Amino acid sequence: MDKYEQVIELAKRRGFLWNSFELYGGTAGFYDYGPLGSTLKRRIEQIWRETYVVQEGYMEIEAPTIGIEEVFVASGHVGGFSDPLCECKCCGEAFRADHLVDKIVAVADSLNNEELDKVIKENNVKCPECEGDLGETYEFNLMFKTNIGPGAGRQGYMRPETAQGMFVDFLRLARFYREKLPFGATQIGKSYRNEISPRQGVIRLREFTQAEAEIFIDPNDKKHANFSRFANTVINLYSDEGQDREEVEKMPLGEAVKNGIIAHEFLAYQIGLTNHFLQRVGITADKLRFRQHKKDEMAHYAIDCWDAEIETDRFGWVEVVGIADRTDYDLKAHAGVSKTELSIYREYSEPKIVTQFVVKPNMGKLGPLFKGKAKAVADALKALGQAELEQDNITVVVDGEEFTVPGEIVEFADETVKISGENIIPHVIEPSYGIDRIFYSTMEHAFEEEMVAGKEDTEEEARIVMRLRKEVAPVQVAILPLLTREELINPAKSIEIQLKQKGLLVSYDDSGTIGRRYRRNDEIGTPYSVTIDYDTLEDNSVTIRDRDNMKQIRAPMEGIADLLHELIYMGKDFESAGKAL
RNA sequence: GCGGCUGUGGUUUAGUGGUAUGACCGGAGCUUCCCAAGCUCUGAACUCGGGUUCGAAUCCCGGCAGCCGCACCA
Repeated sequence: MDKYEQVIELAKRRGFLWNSFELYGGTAGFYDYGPLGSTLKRRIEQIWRETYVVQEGYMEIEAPTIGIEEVFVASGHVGGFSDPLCECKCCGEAFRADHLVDKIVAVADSLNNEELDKVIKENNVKCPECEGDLGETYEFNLMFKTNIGPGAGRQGYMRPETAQGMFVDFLRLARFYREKLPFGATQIGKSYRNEISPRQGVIRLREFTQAEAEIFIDPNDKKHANFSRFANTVINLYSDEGQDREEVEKMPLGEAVKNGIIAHEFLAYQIGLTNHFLQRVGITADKLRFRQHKKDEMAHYAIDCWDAEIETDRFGWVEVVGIADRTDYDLKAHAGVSKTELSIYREYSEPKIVTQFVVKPNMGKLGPLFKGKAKAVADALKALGQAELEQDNITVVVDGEEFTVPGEIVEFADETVKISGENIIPHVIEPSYGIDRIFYSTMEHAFEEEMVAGKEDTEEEARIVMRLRKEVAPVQVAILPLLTREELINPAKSIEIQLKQKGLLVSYDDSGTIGRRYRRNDEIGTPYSVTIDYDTLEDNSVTIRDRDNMKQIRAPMEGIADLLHELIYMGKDFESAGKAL
C-alpha cells in the first residue's frame, strides 16, 4: 500500500472523501466531500480568503457558474478548448484531425469538421500508427454544454475556470476600486471540465474548486509596494534554465528578480504569497517548489508563468497553483468581442504639453464630393504628412481606388495640446489555485504512521496520525469522559458547550476505551483531546492531550475554552499551558 | 477514448459451479482511573446486467468503477 492508497482509504473510511454517486455505481471524475472533508476544505478556503481577501484586499465576487457563449468565445475556450478528433477504425487511436492534414493544407486549424473529413478523404490520409482507415471527425470540447431557457434557448457552458467572471466585471470593479491601479478581485468556486479520462482521485476532477485572483496592474509599473515582505524569503525555484540542468535552486525572491529569473516584483510577490499560504495550510516546505513554464509551453501572450508544484508519493510533482502574468490579453479579448473599451484612465503626475500635427479635413466640402467614401477619404488624409498635404491636389488611395482632393479644403497645423493622462489597459497577474489538489496534498503530507509503545509496555503498535495544522483540522478538540459514567459525562457535556460557544470545532465521544478514542482522533487529526476523570470532580482540572507527541498536561476547567483557543490559534506553547503529567 | 490488470460487509481478507472465512470496524451491555485491553450479544458483503446451467458470487459476454500504460490535460 503506498501513501496514496493509505490516505484515500482513510479518507473514505473517516468521512473525508467519497466517490460520488456510489449508490448507483459511481461516475469517474466526481467526488463528494464527507463531513470531515468538507470541513477541512472550508478551512483551507477560509485561510485563502484570509490571505487574499482580508490581507491583500482583493475582494471576493460571485459570478454564475454557467456562462454564455460570448464569454467563452472571447476567452478562447470555444475555439481553443475543443479539438477536432478522429479515430482510427482499425487500432482505435485518436488523433487531432487538424494535425493530420496540416502538411496538406496551410489553414488546417480553420477548417470545420466536414472540410477536414473531405481533405482526409481526398488525400487518402491514413492512421499514422497502423495505416488503417480513419473515422469521421468529431468535435471534442472540454466544456460542458447546456441550454439557457426553454426550447432551443441559448447555448450556455459550464465555466471551465472562474477567471472570466472577474474579466467580464472589469469596468464595474474598476469603478468600485475608484479607478486606481493596482486592484484585484477573487473568486472561490466550482469549475467544470469534461476530462476525457479523469483519474488519480481528486487530482483530476470533472467538477473542481478553484480559487483565483485577477489582479490588475499598471503595465508600466510592475513593482510591488510591499515587496520587502518576501524579498528575503528563500524559495525552491525550478527555473526554465534550471529545468535543463534538472536543478532546483534555493534563492531569495529579491535575488531572483534582480537576476531576471522572475520577470518582475509583482509576480515574485505572488510567488512569495503562494509559498506562505501553502505552508500555512500544511504543505511540507521541502516538498514544494515553483516551476517556471518553459518558453514553448507558455501561452503566447504570457510574459512569465510559475506553477507551484507539490511532491506526492504516487504522482510525483503535481501542479497545484499557476501564477501568470497574462498581460492585457484577456481584457483586449473581451474588449474585442464586446466592442467596449476596457481600459482605465491614468492621470500623469504632470500634464504633458505636446505639439501635434493635426489634419482637419473640411467635412462640409468632402461630403458632397465623395459621398459614402468621404469618411474613408478623410481618414486617409489624416494619415498624411505635411509635405503631401501642401500640394494643390492631394491624392489618396482608398480600397484601391484613387481620389483627388483639392488642397484648399484640407487644413492642417501644428497644435499645442495639454494631455493630462491616458487610457491604459492594465496587465493581469493571475494566481490560480486548485483547491482539491491542495486538499489532497494537505492530507498526504499530514499522514503519518508511527510505532508507539502499547499498553503496559506490550510490544509496539502502529499509530496512524494525521498531523494536520491546528488551523485546518476539521475537529479541533475531542471531549472524552474517561469512563462512561454519568458523573463524568455531565462535566464533559458542559465543557463541550463552553468550547462550542468559543467557536471551536469539537467532538464529544464516550464510546469505547479511552485509548481507542485517542487513536480515532489521531487518525482524523484532532490536535487536542480533553479528558474528564475523577480528579476533575475533586479539583476541577482536566487532562489535555497533544495529538503529535501524546504528551499530557493538567489544566483547570475554568477558562478551558480560552486556553484551547490560544493553543489552536495563538501558537501558545503546550507544555507550559498546564502542569505536565 | 484505446489496451492491460482488478472488483467479496464500513475497511481489509479467505474461498468455492450448490448463498461465504477471518480480522479490524460499528452498535448495545458488562468491565475498565489515560493510549486501538477483555467478555457477552448484535450489525453488515460476493460491482451491476445478460447468457450458459437444475443451480452462477464462481464460467462466458457486456456495462460501471478503481488502478496502470497510451492519448488528452486552456
